[in-house]
Amino acid sequence: MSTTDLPLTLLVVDDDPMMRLGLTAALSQQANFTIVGEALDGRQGVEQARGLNPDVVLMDVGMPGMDGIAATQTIKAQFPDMRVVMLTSHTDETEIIAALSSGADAYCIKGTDVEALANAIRVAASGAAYLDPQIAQRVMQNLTPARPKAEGNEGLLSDRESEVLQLIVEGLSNTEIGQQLYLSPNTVKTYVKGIMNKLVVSDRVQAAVAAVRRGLVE
Amino acid sequence: MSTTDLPLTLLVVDDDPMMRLGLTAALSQQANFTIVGEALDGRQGVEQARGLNPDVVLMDVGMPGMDGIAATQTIKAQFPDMRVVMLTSHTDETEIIAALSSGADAYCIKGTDVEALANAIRVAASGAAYLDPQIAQRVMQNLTPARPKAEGNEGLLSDRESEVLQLIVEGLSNTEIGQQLYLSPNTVKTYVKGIMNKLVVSDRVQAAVAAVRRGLVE
DNA sequence: CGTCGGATCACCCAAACGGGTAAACAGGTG
DNA sequence: CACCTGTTTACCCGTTTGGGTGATCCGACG
Repeated sequence: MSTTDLPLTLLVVDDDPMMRLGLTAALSQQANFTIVGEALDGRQGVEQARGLNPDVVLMDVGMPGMDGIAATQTIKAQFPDMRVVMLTSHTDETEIIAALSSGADAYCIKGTDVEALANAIRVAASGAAYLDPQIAQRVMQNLTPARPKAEGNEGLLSDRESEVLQLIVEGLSNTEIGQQLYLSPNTVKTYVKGIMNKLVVSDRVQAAVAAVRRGLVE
Repeated sequence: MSTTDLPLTLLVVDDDPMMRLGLTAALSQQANFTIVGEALDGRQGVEQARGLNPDVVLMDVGMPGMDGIAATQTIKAQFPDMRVVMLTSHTDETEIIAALSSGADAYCIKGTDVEALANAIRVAASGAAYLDPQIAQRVMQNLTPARPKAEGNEGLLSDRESEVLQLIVEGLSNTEIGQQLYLSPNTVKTYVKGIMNKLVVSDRVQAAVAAVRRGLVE
């Protein structure tokens, strides 16, 4: 029906084997999703997310060990472009808030029909947010205004430097950045030096921290 | 392709004739939506909503007379089951908050592709909430006043590891951390390894970024 | 009482990093 | 035209990092 019906790769993270079975069965059949992996807890989820680089992660909230909230935070911190659809059977408000502010892109109640879930996955994949009908109202009213958006940074770094900084924040090495940007590692090193100079820091860790804190990167 | 592709009746409320034309043309053709009416401002919008009882109202924010926010409040107060998709060209945060807390079910930026809008309409019609990619992140992070320290974080790192992580974020080298904490550099290295394991990252830059993003450090 | 996690240290080694220095070329500005 | 900024590459060299593997000590938990 839509141009959003691209083949999406999914990672299913849930400790319940039944649930995993149901999800994979329903989704791999219901629409052109490809389940590329399954994990039993948050930690495995993060590892597999790194290895498999799925478009969307279906994340259960309640799991032994690292739970879905923590796993989502970790994933979002490392791979901001990866989408996370949170799945739960509870409608507890604090849990919902925690889940969404952990970076989840969608929040679905288990037991709703597969179609709605598929929809949520597609919406999340497009970068938009989806909230299950049962909780949408409550969350919306929980919105609080507003927070300052500090700027004045633009013009500090050149375009190229900003790109490099972004990749530093994502944890890439100079060599990897070079590959990503089709540059020689030497060139990348030059940019890194320039960035550190302009940011008045002395290593890439401080540069990354400054970038995140000052909102220089997404 | 999906069961959400039911024939939906739409009411378009926008003061810009061009915009109305574009919306009706795009939507009536793009999928099985039926535009049952058009209105030029909030007041007309409310009247027509009453008369036509559409499934979904596409509501512009900025309009002369009664604006989209006020109209949405009125509509939602009178017809709680009617869905409202807010349309605007601004990404101003206060406006977004105002729109959503007025009861809108979806918030779209004008200029995004028609497919995304159609998606938003379907999502809204199902009772769920939809937020445009451009604003989803910001709104989500506005959900919590404070305290995302759900159980995933505490207990994850030991006290000592947290101290080391703090200093990593501050940009210290292992040797410097050792001096700060009266530890052998070797010991520090051991902690760093432990931290990276628990955070499921592979270098100190990612550890620092994860720490900042997840609020593990001040 | 054994075992397990935390805290503490050690060594090796390949890879990555950061400082210094240098140079080429494009584009825009005075 | 001379000048400057941004982009691109190169080399050297000492320091740092991170992975692997190991050890000791202690308190807690069963």
